[in-house]
Amino acid sequence: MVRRFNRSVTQRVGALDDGYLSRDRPLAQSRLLWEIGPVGAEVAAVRTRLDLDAGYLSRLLRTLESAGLIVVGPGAGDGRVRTARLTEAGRAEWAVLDRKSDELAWSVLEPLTDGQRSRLTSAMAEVERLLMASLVTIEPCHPGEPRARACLRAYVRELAARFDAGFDPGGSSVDDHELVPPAGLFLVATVATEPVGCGALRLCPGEPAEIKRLWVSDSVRGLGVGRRLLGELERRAVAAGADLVRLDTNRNLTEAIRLYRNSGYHEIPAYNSNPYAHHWFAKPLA
Amino acid sequence: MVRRFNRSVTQRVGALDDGYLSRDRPLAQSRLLWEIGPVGAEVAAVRTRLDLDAGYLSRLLRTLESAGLIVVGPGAGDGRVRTARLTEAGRAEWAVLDRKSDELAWSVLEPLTDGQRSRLTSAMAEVERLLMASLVTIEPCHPGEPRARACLRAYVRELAARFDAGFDPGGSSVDDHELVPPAGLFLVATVATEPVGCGALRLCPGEPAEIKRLWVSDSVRGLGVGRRLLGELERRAVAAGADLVRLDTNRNLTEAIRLYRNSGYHEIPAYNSNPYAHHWFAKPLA
DNA sequence: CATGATTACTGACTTTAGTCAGGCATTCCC
DNA sequence: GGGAATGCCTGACTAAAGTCAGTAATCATG
Repeated sequence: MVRRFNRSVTQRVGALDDGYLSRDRPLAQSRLLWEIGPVGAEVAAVRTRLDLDAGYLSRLLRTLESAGLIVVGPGAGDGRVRTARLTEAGRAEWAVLDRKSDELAWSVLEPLTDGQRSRLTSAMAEVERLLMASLVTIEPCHPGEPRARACLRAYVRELAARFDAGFDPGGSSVDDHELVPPAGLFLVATVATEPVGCGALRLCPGEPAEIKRLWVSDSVRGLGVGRRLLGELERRAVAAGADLVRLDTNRNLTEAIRLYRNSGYHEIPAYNSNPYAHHWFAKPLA
Repeated sequence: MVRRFNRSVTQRVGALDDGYLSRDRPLAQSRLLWEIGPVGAEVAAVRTRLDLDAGYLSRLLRTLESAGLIVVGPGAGDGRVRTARLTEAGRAEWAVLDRKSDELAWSVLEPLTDGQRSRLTSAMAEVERLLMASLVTIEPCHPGEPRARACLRAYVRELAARFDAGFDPGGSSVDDHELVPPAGLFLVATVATEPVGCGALRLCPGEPAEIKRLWVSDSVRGLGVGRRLLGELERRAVAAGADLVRLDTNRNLTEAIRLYRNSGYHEIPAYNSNPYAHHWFAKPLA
């Protein structure tokens, strides 16, 4: 079924989409214009999203700029990063693309009955969610890397928002930079270069391994990413010789607590004095 | 939802697919090799399926031929159309592509749980079916055109297979070539150049319009194509001034009979002496 | 059997996409 | 404050994709 789907849907609809998006301008330019959007975008962000060569992208930007569709100026913060914004003409062009995209969507739905339409859209949503889930890759990464930093920032932000008394990362028991082998490790989950989750492991010879910094982005919640991260951390803990893994957590993180219980963790007495922790869990490793 | 789907699924998976399919050969060549397949294919058929320029295709064929992957020889029937066949090496290459395609499919399913997998494949099947339904276009066409001939051949073949006593098209009450305005009209339903259904209307001033030659291919049955053809025929009958439309049918064509009943047709006495007809229906037009 | 349509092919092109190396300015990190 | 890293840019390429006009062979048709 997957193959059939790739062949028929992906190619047919993809071609249709490209045809609509193109029109009188090379496809790459239209895609770039579209990606910049009415609110503008940083060049670096666009580059990773579209996965373009830096030189190629620069040239495309120059073309659009000389066509009077965009202006590329200095960014707000980092002076190296430049931001592209649509001009008046660019906004008009963007609106045309937007309308065409709507027309394409409508042309797909138009011939169908109401029942078929609702079945199609819900099936599309399902495919999109599950495909997103399957595109999530989990791999080790240095905690200093940008991807890791992005995850950790999001992690701290989320804890600060959800803990009853906020969260001060300063008092943390572990410095992120310690989470490298052999003292520990850091895993990041990404979907197409965008980080969507992370998890860390602290290893002390002779002591149980400890799981820290488990976080999953809203955008992929409910797709089993947390479970996969947890499983991968356990596997690596076993590989490092640990026979027990433990962790602490806050009572407000109910999904996490449910995940731990469903994954074979049982509650244990406090093994540390983390002021934000209300529950301590452990799981013996085979 | 449709737009979101186009953007995320179509582009992401499409790119993945192309990446796998390519490898060490230009994408167009791989696609062509794949399209020819182990059973071979007529050049003309490939050309319409991939929608390639004749010159470009010819060049691609020459490249594959000089790489020893295919041989292009004369076709069986028409001496103008040539057929491409894979050589031994070509078959091996094709098998590699086939395996890669399998790997891609597996890489999509692999990270998912069993439940997610089955949900994904059924959602994909649903999307594919409904998208196919929405890609069906219905338009008038001269009965002499190749698309129309293909439909009529399939129509006759199907009647011959399903009628109790077979079917002899020779005794037909209406010559196909009469089905052009103003005496009648012929509609063909196509999905991406492939004809998948047809229907005809006979118009006599002062008499009821008559529906004939309604046929829908197996490949799109159950997607509402028959209903759309019927509706379009009725609309055109109204436009031509008819206030009643009627038709005859064979008792073995149960789906058709069900369609007529569900579409507001009621059974009437025989209005002709078609030896293959068991039921006669009519519907007043608004 | 002449005529026009269809099919495939060739040669001469253009455009698009993409790569690579080197350079300059800015920022990060001890 | 001095590398090292990062982000963007330019110039010089290459390969792939696609277009167009003209030609030869074959077929359908009156």
